[in-house]
Amino acid sequence: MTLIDANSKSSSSTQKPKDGSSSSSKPKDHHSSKSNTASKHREHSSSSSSKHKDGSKSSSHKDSNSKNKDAKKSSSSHKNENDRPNNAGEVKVKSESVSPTKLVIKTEDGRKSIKKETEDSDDDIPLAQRTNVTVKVEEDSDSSPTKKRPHRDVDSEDDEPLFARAQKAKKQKTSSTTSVKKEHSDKKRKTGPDDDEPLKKIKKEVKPDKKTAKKTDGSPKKRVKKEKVEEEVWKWWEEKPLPEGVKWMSLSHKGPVFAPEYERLPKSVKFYYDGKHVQLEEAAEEVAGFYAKMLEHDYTSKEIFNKNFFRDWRKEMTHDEKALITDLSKCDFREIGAYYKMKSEERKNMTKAEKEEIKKQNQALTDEYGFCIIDGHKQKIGNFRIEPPGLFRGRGDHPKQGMLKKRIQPETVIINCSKDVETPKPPEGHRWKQVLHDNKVTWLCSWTENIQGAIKYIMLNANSRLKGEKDWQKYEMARQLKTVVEKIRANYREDWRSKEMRIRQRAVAMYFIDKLALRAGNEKEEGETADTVGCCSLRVEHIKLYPELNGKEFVAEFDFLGKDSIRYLNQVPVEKRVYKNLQLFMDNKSPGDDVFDRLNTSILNKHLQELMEGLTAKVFRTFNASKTLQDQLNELTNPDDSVTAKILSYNRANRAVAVLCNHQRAIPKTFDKQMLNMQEKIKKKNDTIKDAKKDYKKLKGEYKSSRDDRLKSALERKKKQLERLEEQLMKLEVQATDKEENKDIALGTSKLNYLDPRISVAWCKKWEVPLEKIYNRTQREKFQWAIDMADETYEF
DNA sequence: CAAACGACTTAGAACGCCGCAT
DNA sequence: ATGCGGCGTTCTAAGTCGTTTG
Repeated sequence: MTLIDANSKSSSSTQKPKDGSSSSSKPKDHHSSKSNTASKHREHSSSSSSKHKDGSKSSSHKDSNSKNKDAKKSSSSHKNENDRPNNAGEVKVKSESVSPTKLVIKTEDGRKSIKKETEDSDDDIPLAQRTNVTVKVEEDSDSSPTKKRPHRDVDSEDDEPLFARAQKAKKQKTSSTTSVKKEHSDKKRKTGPDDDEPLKKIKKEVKPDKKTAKKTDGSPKKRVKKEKVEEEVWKWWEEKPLPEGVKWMSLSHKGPVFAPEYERLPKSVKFYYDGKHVQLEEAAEEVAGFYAKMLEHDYTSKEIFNKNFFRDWRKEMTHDEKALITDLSKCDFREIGAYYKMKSEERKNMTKAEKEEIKKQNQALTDEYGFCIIDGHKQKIGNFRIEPPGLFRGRGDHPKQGMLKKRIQPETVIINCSKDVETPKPPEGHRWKQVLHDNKVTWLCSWTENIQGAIKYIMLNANSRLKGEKDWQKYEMARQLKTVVEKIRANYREDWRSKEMRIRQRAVAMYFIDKLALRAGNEKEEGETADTVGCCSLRVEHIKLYPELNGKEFVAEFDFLGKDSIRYLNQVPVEKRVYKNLQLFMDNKSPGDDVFDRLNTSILNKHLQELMEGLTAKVFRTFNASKTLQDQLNELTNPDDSVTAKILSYNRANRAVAVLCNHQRAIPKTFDKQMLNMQEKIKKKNDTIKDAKKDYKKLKGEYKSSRDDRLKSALERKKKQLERLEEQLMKLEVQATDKEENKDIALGTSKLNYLDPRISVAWCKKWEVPLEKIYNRTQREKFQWAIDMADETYEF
């Protein structure tokens, strides 16, 4: 009755096998020939990783790091006038409306921010605050005397939005180019104000209650719901920025929600060891349960997983248990596994009412713990539940997979909130590890996880100001790169010929990061994580050089595991200089050696920083992704197309980006079947159309001879029907194409993290495609700032 | 300096729900 | 009513990058 069967599940690993039969529209430049195969990767390398980071790299310069750190952070350009909310130049009353709060300042930073505050000097209420007064003001307008430097109270600060202000700050530090830009924005500010209807509000979309929408006879209850409607949205993007480094002025929340306590198994559910029933004590039983729940998962067929699990499980056992249970393969978890399966079935089969009840309770929990009040605004928290205990599911060949992820106790949780606010209460009989009032960070709670010793956080949802502002800033940085990228390219091309090895390596790495959108590639601690690499950490074994391949000269083939152990496989024709350099870098090295032995991400980013303030490796990914989308949209969108066809074009453009960034997904298991089904449907539709056509002709003939009015209307109806059918057919065909092209590519990640949403918003407006076809509700919430500020003329 | 730490973004998988075809 | 596929949501691992520490 052994359970542990190391062979039962064959293969299947994290990375998606993939066949490169690539799809249509690819961006010309990138990835002309990417194709992934299902072969086992990385069988080599195991022993060879003798990293030779030789001493030479240490000698490199480090000169300029003590630069103007002040300037660097928040600054970002804002040259495009269209996208900037225009709310300046109005007379404003000093705001009392936003909660005056206490600022907790670490001394030197505090000086910094205060200084900044006093530099600026018009004294304005941000538009958004006024428009929003209704929402929060009353409860927050406490005029309580503030003890410590509440920034809202500080006179000064103009109300330029984030980027304009950053620009200004930059300008004050001079540099002619920026001052030009500044004039720009000033002009805009002076000319613009009247056309900006100041009280315009964004209505929050109310969660569409599908049932209500459909059923005409909505129950009274539902109607009430429907009428409630329209909350206002905080237009934080029109607000003045906080002092540099300050993330909030006031923050209050209820703390995290802990995982439910463990419930013992019923006595009837038994665990067997070596065929004999063994009653486990609570601790060991719980951990056994974690494993039992995963019996059908691939993980349990992996040796490392089992080894790690068993080691950690034994740590939870009593003395006796430990003495008895010494061999995992003699453990029989099946009853436990079946029990949990049954439980989840039970949950699925609950009645409507029961489900409703659970939902209600869940909602109540979310209402209470799912939000915080930050600077007077209620904002959603992203993850307010503390991660429950379980077995660690590392990806790829993770050396720690299967280890026990321990239950988090309040005693290990740090709370962060403002001082003047009620501290969240720890669960009965417990206390927090610490309560912090650090407004230089964005997190509400944190704890240290036991597998890697990493810190985990509770932070805000993507639609929050804190996240949105950063996101906006990210895209502005990418746009700024756009303005200098040609210079940078010329620069690194020049450096390919440098006498210094480290410069040449840096230049080649930059070329890859730029052309292939590779990640930076930090070093990782060996044995702590799966063996994956990025640009700077590429090893000789990851690159193959072909003087000629498939009719192309100087081809470099990349084959490595990147983030999440997703395989990157690409054959790229590269410039001769790059090729020669690569040969040189790889010469006389073993497979496990670093290609770029004189380079790491820190050196690289320092260099990038010198080329453009704020530039880092990842900016190239954002830039190239957004640029690709913009270019592809321009190229693929056909003005005469129907909305459906336009959306297909959009998806193709999106797909080009996903390919560039190597965003993969597992091909759905039932993909082939589904595809067949679709073909079937299309065939049927075609048949119906044929029939309809026949009918139509017949009718036409009859009408011509008889001139009967009744026939005439029948004829018209037939015609309409035919048109409908053809449209349906087209839709089906579009769907099928889309599906096929999309089978192994994940669009979501790029859409969410790499594509400047203003591009999509502008595109939708320009071509009158409903935005809902591109962004679902959550995405629209996340990109509210972009939706509000971009018009159809926006260009990345 | 380099290693460790901390905070934050990016990532695919898992989960859960809902509507549709059968 | 049932099962299934698609989709949105949640989850948390795995990156990046700056700062701190030794």
